[in-house]
Amino acid sequence: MANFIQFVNELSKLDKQATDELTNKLHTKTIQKGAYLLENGEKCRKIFFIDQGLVKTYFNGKDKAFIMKFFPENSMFTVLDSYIQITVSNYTILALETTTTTFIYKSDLEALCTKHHSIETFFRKLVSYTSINMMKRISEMLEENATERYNHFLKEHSQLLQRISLGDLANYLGITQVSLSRIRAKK
Amino acid sequence: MANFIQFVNELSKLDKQATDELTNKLHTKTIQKGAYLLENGEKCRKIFFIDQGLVKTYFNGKDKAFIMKFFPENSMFTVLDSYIQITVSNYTILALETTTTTFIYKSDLEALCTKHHSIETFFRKLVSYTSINMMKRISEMLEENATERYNHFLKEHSQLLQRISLGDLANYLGITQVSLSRIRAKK
DNA sequence: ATGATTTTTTATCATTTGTAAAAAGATTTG
DNA sequence: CAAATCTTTTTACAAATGATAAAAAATCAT
Repeated sequence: MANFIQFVNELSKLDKQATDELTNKLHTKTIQKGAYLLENGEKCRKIFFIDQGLVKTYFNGKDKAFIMKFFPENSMFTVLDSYIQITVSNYTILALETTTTTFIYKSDLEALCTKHHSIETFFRKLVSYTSINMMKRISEMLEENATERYNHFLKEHSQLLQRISLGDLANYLGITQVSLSRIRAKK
Repeated sequence: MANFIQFVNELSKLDKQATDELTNKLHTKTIQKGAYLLENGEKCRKIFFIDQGLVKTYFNGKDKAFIMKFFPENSMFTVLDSYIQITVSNYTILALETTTTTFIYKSDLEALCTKHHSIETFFRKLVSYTSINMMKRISEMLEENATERYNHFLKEHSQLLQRISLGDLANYLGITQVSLSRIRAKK
């Protein structure tokens, strides 16, 4: 709860009135490892903040699943296409660890955006930074080979390495587990 | 000019006052094929709308360049990291055809965003859709092999195929020109 | 039109990555 | 503790892609 508000304020300072109204609309929920925050086929009507724990977002491809991203504590995110376009999501959000999340419903946030310009500004910035991160991911996928992407991940997310399986990491990197094992063996 | 405003209104309806003030801040410029809209090392202080023509955005990797995206007429875009974070850009915007663009300066847009809630909403939506498109690109890069990505591009951007070189297309797809030629030969 | 330049294709070989199956290691559970 | 399950590594072979070079085709400039 408090951390959600802190995260927002670090991105875009809110006045007291907006802060209070936002705080009133927050919910908190803890789910067990292996449980879903969003199941395949649902519409994503929430923006999540991870207080504690770790989740992954993934989509089901033709014959296997692909991991879009891992979100550890202190991350704020949603399934953007489903959230914005109010469509059924191809994505699933799964807890890799027992996870506590603070979230707000889209309907509430939209109302707050309309009422408080500062909250709309926050939301714009949130989406902007999400977009910048995706841009980086695309450029990495274009420029770097599998070994470089692995090393890059190590450098940027060394703490996560202990918390996710190598199968999931390989999937995120866009290679097979066997290929990742080979890369690791070479060092 | 008119098309810029139309694009904005299709994303998020503006009231007359906001429309007028926005219109007053627009600039138009035509650049020749091969000229730059943004040079490497500049800060991107504008949001562009392509009235006519075609540009590509690319960044210089270690020993070659990589194309982020093509923008034909009726596209609105910026170099997001540079724009948002006011940093020197790794990206270059190059005209692949003689191109007419209508643009607005960040400083002007920010002022308008502060004044008109509806303009901030438009901007939020613009960034949201940009983000959704990047999300799609990432999932395609994860799920599809080179042949599938090529076919996907054909399906989604068949008109562009006549206007860009196969070298540029291969680069965008993340493969070599030779590899693309092989894929095309197989059909 | 013609010569120069750029783009695209073809061919060869090296490297990377994928697939499948088995083995080894780690973790969970009764 | 031991069986069962899950994860990771290893091996062998196949397929895809990259690098390089050269030829062919297309485009551009004069």
